[in-house]
Amino acid sequence: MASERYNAPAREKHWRKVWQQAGLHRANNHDSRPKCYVLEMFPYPSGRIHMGHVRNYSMGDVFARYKAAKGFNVLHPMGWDAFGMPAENAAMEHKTHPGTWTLANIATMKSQLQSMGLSLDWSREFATCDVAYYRHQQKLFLDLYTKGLAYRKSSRVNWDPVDHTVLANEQVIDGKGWRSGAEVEQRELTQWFFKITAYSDELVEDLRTLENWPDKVRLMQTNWIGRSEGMLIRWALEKATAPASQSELQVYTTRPDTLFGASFLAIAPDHPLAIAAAKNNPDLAKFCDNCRRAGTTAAELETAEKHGFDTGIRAVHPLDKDWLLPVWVANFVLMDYGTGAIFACPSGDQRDLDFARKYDLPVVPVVLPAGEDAATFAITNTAVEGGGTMINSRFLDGSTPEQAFETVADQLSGEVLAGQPVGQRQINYRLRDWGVSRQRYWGCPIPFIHCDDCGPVPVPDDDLPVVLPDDAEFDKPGNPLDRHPTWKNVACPTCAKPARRETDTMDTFVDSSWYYARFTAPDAATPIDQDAAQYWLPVDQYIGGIEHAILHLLYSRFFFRAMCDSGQLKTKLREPFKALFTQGMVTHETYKSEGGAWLLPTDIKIEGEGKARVATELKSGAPVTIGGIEKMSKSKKNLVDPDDILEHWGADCARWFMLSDSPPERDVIWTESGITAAGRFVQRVWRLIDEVAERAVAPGTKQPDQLGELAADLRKSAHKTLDSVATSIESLRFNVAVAQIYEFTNSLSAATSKQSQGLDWALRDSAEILVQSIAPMMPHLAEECWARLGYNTLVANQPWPEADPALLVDDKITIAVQVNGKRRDELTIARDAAKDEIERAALALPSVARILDGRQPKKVIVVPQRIVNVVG
RNA sequence: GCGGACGUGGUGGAACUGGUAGACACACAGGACUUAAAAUCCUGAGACUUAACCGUCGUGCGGGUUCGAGUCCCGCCGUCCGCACCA
Repeated sequence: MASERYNAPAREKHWRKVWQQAGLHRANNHDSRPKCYVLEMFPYPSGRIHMGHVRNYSMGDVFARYKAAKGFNVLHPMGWDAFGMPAENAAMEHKTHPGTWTLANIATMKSQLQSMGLSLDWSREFATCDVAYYRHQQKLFLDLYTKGLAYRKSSRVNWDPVDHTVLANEQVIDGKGWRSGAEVEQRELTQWFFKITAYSDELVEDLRTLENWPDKVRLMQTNWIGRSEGMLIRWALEKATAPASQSELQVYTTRPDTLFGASFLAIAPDHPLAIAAAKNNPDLAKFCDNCRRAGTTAAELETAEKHGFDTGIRAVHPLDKDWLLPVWVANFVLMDYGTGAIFACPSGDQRDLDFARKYDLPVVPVVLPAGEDAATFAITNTAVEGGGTMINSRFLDGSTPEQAFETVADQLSGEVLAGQPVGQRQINYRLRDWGVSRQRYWGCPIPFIHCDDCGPVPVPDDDLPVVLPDDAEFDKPGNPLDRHPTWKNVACPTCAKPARRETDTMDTFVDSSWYYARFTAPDAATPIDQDAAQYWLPVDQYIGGIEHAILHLLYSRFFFRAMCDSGQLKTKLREPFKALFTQGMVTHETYKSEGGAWLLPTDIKIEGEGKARVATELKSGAPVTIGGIEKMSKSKKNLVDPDDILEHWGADCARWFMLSDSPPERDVIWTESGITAAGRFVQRVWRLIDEVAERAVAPGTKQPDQLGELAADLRKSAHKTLDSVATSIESLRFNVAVAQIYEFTNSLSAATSKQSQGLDWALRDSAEILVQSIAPMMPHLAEECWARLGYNTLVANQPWPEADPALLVDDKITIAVQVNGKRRDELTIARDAAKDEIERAALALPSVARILDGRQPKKVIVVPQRIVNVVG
């Protein structure tokens, strides 16, 4: 008996070499097996992998390996989201080229990932900063431009004063830049945009087809796109009060039913009518100016109090020519949503009500909530935003708001103002076009040349790629491309006059919007190889963090459609990711020194249990405060280095722990005892297999005709495990699969000390099943065990064993027996026993008879194979 | 403010369409082996009551539906997440 401990790190190296030499994980684009494309979100090469990566990639790998065992041709690639700001910042700090920094990080992280034993096809690896990748992205950009899906416009943009770049709305969090954390300013710049709004409706509608996406993500995208159904209504302005150039005001509303509760109109400070009116009104001009200044940061906007200014302009109510309403400029009206103008019904909208109360404007209730009396009902300081019955609304009285909406919409659509319908139904979206220009060096250059005569000219295909210059200087803030004369100044491709290159580069979210497609044929001469894409897409299982629920996933869904519609991708598909899984974070306890500094877990020592746990600094012995459990982060130093874990415990142990206990979508707490337990299990499996290998029959031995009870039970439990582990992995419930394997290991372990007819055969059968069950999760250990069981094949090449259906059902089962709904006893009976037979057996139980105490049961409910409930 | 998710032992968590709550693991306690420790193996354990069996209570709180509720419905409380003047 080999009683040596299993030396995981050493053996793992060996098996990885064997796999690599066997070319085990290379995916073939031409294969008759059904395909399965498994993808985890590719990492940003920040320096070293962290535990979040370990968790993410462990999950994907289990799925990929399992699918391969199930007979699928699996594509499981890896690459690098390699453009972006940190490289440029590092270049500034350390005087290295961003590319040098990035490639060094990639080398480190690749070797780290390789030591995890992931079944990745490294032959398809690429980084988005490779010219071979981004040249195709430039082609895609030009195709989008040709299709009208990429365009330039001047717009007010979010400007990050620290990073000196423009940010998308999605990259502004609480008014601050998502990377720099600096207060974002508003600036007017000409920028490149992708027309994502052309797909607003489709992007929200098709979420319904994404049945294997988390509801949470679909809901977040729905809210982000923000579809609303309403009306455009045109209000005539009273001539005497309006600026000469303005005769009407168009508002967008979702509540035309509340028109009779209208109290005033409000327009944004940037609205053309406001600007026109301000020309002859210095006070108004000053007010608008103040609004703009106050509104420079989104954070201030959120807390800003409502302010207004009566322009003196009067508008005619569309349903009553004699009814004039004042037009106010209000700071809470947004120029870039709807028409930048609203009509206010204070009784039905809290914001309008707040405003009306402040400036003493009329408040007329028009919706009477259920249970209120029309005679006494009054609005105080809470608007009625729910349903009810229309009141004070003339011909709408008595109907529901929904009916009133229809009535008003129909009527206003039929009426005419200056030759146009007064109202029309309109669907609005919160989603805005995606600004992709970034004033940075380390990104994909936008392939355009600006000519004073010809305007922006696309770089001709033959001149692609536009390659980043290597000799840029990073010693000051701002865009190095903009101050690189030899790169920037070129001849216009159309007229040959001196012209300038576009110096903006693309948002890195463009890079990650199509990498999954490039993986299907990473060396193709065109961006996409149609055959490969046809074969592999969509991604069957995509796995990544919830933090990408909106940005990356929405952009990718858009870009996929844009590639289809611009002809680069010929497919009937509309969605790139068939199934999505968002895994939880890795968390850890935090530690603080007396001085308030965060401490690494490796710098402290913990003694005692539970509430008596006391931590001290290793070096000084100084007391340490044990803090809360939080997401692992550099700033709080509650980090565990994957390298340390892999070197000490091995990859299998780390993987197993990451998959145990916590449901994958929830956060997992990294604990010392957790990794220790996983390590214990690794050794236990090895000992157990070793023991079985000593005793069991030779590989390939035929099943004996007769199995003793114990042997038969063990075999049953093995096949049940096989079946349930498969189901758990299919549904990505790895923690459940782990528990099922633990349970089976306990049974197998117990059986080794027993005797039974055919047990030596059953032990081998069960041991092999155990090894194959753990293989997707602990692939190295499984190989070692497979070899120990006498095979010279690779378990990674073995098909997933088919569970024998006959073994999955028991002929005798145990069901609970309740009396008046309380469990009193249990009953073991033939699985197919008839109802009356079960009833008789249940009533015969002493415990049941005792409680009934001679009384006749009123009723007996028998659910075969489940339960008996005696009602007495 | 709006929208959503979640709440189960000391801890992480399990429980298929309502049908034996607490699988599995951690931590803990006792025992075996050992000079001792580590490692390993065995045993115990939701709470209360009891010598033990029995019994009672028990899935955040309060109601309800049902023969039967962790699971379904209504109302609260708490935690977390997303959006945030989107008309």
